[in-house]
Amino acid sequence: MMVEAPKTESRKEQIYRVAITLFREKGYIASSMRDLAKELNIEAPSLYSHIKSKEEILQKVCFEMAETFFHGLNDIEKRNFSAKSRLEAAIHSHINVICEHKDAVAVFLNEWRHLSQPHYSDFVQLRNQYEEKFHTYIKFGVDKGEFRVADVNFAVLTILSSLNWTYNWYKESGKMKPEEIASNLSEILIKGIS
Amino acid sequence: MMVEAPKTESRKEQIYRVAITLFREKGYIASSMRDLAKELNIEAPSLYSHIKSKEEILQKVCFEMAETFFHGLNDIEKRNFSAKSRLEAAIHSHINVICEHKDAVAVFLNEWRHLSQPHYSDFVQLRNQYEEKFHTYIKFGVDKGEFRVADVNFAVLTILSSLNWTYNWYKESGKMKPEEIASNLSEILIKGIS
DNA sequence: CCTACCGATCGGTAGG
DNA sequence: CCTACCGATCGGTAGG
Repeated sequence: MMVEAPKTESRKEQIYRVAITLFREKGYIASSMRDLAKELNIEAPSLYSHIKSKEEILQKVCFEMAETFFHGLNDIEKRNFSAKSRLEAAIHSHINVICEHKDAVAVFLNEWRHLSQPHYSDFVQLRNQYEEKFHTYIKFGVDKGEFRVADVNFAVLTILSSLNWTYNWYKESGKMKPEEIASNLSEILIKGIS
Repeated sequence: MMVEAPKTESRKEQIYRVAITLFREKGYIASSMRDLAKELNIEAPSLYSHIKSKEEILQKVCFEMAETFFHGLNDIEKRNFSAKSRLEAAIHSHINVICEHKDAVAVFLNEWRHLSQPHYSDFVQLRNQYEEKFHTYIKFGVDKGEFRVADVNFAVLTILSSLNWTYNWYKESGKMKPEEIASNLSEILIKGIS
């Protein structure tokens, strides 16, 4: 597994970083604490002097990523954009978060269902709130006459699903940078391919 | 778990049907053969007189769904459509498969990575071939001047990701039928939301 | 279709 | 950070 190691990194941070790459590759359930320990060249029980449980790692990833996605939208809502510019800015923010945290986003998107209660319900609520933000952006444009959609909810799901797929193929080393990805997505979703 | 049972159904078919709903709800790895047996009111070892292994179920689901998706495109390629009509027909076919096989599609989309070799590689190959079909539809439209896209591959990924998300929220009992879903998706992807 | 059971592996603790 | 170990659970087999 290829994981670059920052210079000053606590053992705890190292555990989280390696766990994220492991969960992304094998899935949360299929990743064992012994797998994780092996990657770190320690024994499994030693992990527990740094973390409380396997699920604690998943919780941290899911909720920190949720916060990061929300944070990206903060500035946008303060400004007086056109509906189109506002949506474009939101798309750029969303894509930047995905590209900067590829593996964590993969875990965030695919493994949240393994959270136990009440974390599961808390997470679903956050996710719905994030979708609602995009809902208001689209609704704003529809009310202003900038957008035309058959169903606002439907448009939101279509937009977010195509944005979220980016984590699957984005490569830091690839020729397409986050800016260009976001621009291309905005173009297709706003103007269409025709 | 709510699963309607067809009148004439072999034990084997029943096992597959219930397994699909189980894998969809809990994930393949987190679903145990004891869970599956319990749903069927038998003991776990009894399953093995009908199936060879847990993975055999996953393999059947993944490859049969792949075949179903391909089959839907067969008619389309024989006709002399405009690029736009051809893409619309492909979208309708894809959405129909998703809506008719919701749970199996969920397993197909999310659990294929747990296939062992050589099935894993075979599956990835099929998936790439299916993407290539959409690639030719888009390329056809670009060459004819019907479509304008910055990057054909990129457009294909955007389209398929938004189509595939449908399995997550579609309900047979909902007001939006497959036909309407496909039409709305076509509209957004071809004309955009503006 | 069952009971009885296999070796392997799981997340995690005790105690140092 | 380790060794030693826990009870629970895993997919699957033997034998009927």
